[in-house]
Amino acid sequence: MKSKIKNNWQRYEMQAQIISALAHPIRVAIVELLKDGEVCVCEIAERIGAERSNTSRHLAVMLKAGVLKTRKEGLQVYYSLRTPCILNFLACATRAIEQNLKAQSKAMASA
Amino acid sequence: MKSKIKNNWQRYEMQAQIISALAHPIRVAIVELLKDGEVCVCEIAERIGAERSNTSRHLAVMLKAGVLKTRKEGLQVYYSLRTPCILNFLACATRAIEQNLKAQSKAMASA
DNA sequence: CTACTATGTGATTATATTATCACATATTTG
DNA sequence: CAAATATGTGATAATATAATCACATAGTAG
Repeated sequence: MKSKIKNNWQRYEMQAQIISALAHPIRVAIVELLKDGEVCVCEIAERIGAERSNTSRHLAVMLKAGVLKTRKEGLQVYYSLRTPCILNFLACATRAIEQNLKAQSKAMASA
Repeated sequence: MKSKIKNNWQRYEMQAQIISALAHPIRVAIVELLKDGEVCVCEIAERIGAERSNTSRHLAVMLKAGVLKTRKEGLQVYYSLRTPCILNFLACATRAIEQNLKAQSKAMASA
């Protein structure tokens, strides 16, 4: 086997696509909003405080990546998480943030 | 409390920044490369198959986000993971990919 | 059918990210 | 000091992403 990286390149691209689908504050907020179950677009937009068309686009990004799934009911479309472990993304990010803040305050103290 | 989202907006931004730091196939590959411990820049570049300057930039993105840390030794700089849970990002992304592929093949079968 | 509402999308513009080249910096070695 | 090597960075151009507006579509209700 010449290069493990080359062999796995397609997987890295797919992983990056999924991660990219979460790489926006609005999308992080949406995922957290959906942690307890499905919510329709108009309610997501309202609770996020974003325009509906913009909300719709962000949802489309995550839907396309496979992060979310939808259920139609009448006029409304309900979005929900498709893979529960996605919430771990956010938890880990929070842990990293805490470490950053701790390191920052330590740097401040020694300055 | 008027809006939970507004109160947490700064956190969403920080989380998105950390997630963004992993949202690139080269950076995914680097994180996986570092899962067993520190590696110097030139070896990362070689094993990834990317230019050194480009590798250096990608490392800088993750370093700035707090995802990686560095240790200098002589001419070389060794990079390593700063938060172990980051590997879960990749594992979860892989799980999502598997689900996507499964759904795709099911769609193919019914076509 | 008409009016209404929720959702999605094309076009556009603004902004951010990425790769590359040339070069700067820093450290080791002779 | 000079040469060699590892790393990092400014400038640039190519590309991708995001927000907004106007409008299209689809389902519901009267």
